[in-house]
Amino acid sequence: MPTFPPVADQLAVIRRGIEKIVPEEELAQKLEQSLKTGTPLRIKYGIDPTGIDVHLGHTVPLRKLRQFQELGHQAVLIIGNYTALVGDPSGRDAARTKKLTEEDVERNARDYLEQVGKVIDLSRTEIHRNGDWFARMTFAQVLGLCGKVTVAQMLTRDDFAKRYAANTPIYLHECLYPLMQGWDSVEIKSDVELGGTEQLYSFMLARDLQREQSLPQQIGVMSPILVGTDGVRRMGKSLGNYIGISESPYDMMKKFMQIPDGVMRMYFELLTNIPLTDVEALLSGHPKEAKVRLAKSVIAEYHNATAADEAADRWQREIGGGGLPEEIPTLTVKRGDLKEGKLAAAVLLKSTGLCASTSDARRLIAQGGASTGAEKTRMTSHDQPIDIVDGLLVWAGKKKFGKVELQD
RNA sequence: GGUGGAAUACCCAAGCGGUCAAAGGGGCCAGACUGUAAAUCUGGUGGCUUAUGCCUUCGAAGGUUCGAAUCCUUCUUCCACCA
Repeated sequence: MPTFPPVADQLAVIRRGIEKIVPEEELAQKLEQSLKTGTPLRIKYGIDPTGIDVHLGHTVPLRKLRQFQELGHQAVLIIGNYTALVGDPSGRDAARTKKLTEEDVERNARDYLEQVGKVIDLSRTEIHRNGDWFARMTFAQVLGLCGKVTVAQMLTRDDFAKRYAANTPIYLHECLYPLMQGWDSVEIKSDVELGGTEQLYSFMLARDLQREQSLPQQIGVMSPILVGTDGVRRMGKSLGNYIGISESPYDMMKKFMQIPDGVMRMYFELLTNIPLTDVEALLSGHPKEAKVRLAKSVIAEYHNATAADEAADRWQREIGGGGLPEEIPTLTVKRGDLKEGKLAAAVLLKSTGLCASTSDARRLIAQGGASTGAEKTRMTSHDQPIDIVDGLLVWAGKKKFGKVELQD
């Protein structure tokens, strides 16, 4: 018979970084019950295999799932291969237009599992595809399911209400989405479902369906939305403000060091296991040190502690300390383009691709952003002749640079 | 179906016959400052291999004019009101 930590200890772990638990009081009861009977709780987390490059935003509920695993509970992952055909309407102001084929979905699912294996222990995770039950449903059963919800209830959802008011289309199949998600909970008999706060409606619907089937009702454990590296909008690939869990330690390091100070508390809370009292201590110290600690902790989780230390050291050396980077992109220059071994400054920047156009290069030079050599000698005018030799460093601003390689 | 309105650079948005490569804001880029964070300040944000010069841009195509983002015609798309 499995053993579990005391309920109070479990609650402390579970509550960390969680915005809302509904209904709050039932969670302790469930935990008591599980402790008493030695039965693990079934913790559900569902995803749509829509081709996700997993980033830190996605890891927030996933980390919670792992914490449940570590407490001894049963993780149940639902691959929404059927719901993916619908598209989650949550938080959207328009229906999805792209339709996925079943092959897409299957490939995405495999790809996704490979990535989440870095966060949760897949060997101790039940994995279901909701097509397993939806594909077998008859139309009569679907109708029965539809009979559980009224249009008025559906319209209490914020996203649908907004669309309805704005006269933008709401398709019938989108209305089915939360029902399907809720039915998943019935099928796998979940005790707890994890997700973002925007899932509240679906989570509650799942409870209704479970009660209908005389099953124990699940509890929704909802995480806040992780803000992106810009510190403003939610982390998302299309917004370009994300840190992917498959990125190299150094790339992650660079991104972490550029986040606004204000988001550190949230990142510490949601992305690390560092005790919150320690977090407060770190935040009251030098922000840069706190940021390094944060970055190392997260990088170590997806790579390892040594790699994290190396990335931090390298960052300090190359960027924090202003040293030369170890990886320098190559800039190709054709020997035939040279005039007496020289090239006009603007031409050099344009032809090496450091600047998008000659005009762009001229602007950069005029503003003192272009320089050459390890000591960064500024280019003074766009037609200044530059001696071109193999290995010459060329800078276009602080972040863009390269090393010349002469070619015949 | 009817009547009005709108389409401007990455986004929002001025301009309504010449001084418009096109105000302002956001975003982005660069410089200063700094912890390559934020904030702040400054400059920039069509293109052209050498530029107080040339070329292309204001939904699309034509037209009027010495001259059009600005006026006219047609077309396309979006919005509002009416039925």
